Amino acid sequence: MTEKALDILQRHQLRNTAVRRQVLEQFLQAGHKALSNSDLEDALENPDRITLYRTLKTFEQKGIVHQAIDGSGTTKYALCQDECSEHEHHDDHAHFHCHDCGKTICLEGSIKSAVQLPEGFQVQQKHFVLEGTCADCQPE
Amino acid sequence: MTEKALDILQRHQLRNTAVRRQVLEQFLQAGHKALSNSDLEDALENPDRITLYRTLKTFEQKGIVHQAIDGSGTTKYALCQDECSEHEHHDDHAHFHCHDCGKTICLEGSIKSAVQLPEGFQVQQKHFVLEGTCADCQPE
DNA sequence: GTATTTTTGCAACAATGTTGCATAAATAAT
DNA sequence: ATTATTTATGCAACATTGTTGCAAAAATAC
Ligand SMILES: [Mn+2]
Ligand SMILES: [Mn+2]
Ligand SMILES: [Zn+2]
Ligand SMILES: [Zn+2]
Repeated sequence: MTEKALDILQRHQLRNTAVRRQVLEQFLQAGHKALSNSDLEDALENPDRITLYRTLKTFEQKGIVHQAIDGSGTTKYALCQDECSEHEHHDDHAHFHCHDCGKTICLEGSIKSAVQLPEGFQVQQKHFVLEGTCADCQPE
Repeated sequence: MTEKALDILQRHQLRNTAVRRQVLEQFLQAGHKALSNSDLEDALENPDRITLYRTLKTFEQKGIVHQAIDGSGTTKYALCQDECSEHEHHDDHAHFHCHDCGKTICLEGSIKSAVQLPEGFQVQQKHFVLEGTCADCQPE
């Protein structure tokens, strides 16, 4: 299982360190679930929040994870699909945010929506957030 | 011009105070532009950030303003269209966020997008954010 | 004008984001 | 395998934002 983490580090030319391996493990385990800095602090043994912060920044930059915009105020990240690379993110999918448990997950499929934009505006990226109650938090 | 602000306060049964009037003026002036707490701190004469914070919360709750989710990390608010009321927001429009100047504006038209949701998930609200460069920040 | 209700301003604290810097660790060179 | 070089880590320090409690001030009701 650490194998996959190691592979990712190598492919992105990142040094193989304990923190990075552990963080990657968490993301691999999380699947479509997005993780915040504080999530990682809870999950790891002796975490340093600044190191985690920088690790996430690095991973984002390398195209390993992407920010999952969910309107929650705190930054969350989720594993990118394979196609992403440095300066080339391809994460045009929607995110679901459960305002009950706070969980945020990546949804399948890409966003397609026609919104009329004022003259002279240039769109670079789109974020689509669905907010509501996840399956686990459904009443009865 | 203060007339409109006063009218809004009355219609929502809010006490007519200096801070509230000033904040409303700012929003009326801002039009489609969303304002952060700190924007208001800059704009007003002797602002207290906690009072502004609570004022915004109150306005939001009353359906006077709505949060403009833009992934910027800080909370921004914009004037609701008339139809909104307490516990009944109808702000299903997209927002544009300029990552150059940081400005966020409300876009016309409502969001329509079909994303496939996993079994058991219930959507309550949708946020659509377009990120890029606004007209003012366009090169040459 | 006085009583009552609400708002304001301040203190205080928590959480998150962010940078600088010395030390430790990882990789490259010998 | 040792040493040199490069990079990552951990800690201090600080900024910003969000959030609550509480007494004084202001707005409305009586
Ligand atoms: Mn995602
Ligand atoms: Mn809006
Ligand atoms: Zn949930
Ligand atoms: Zn701009």
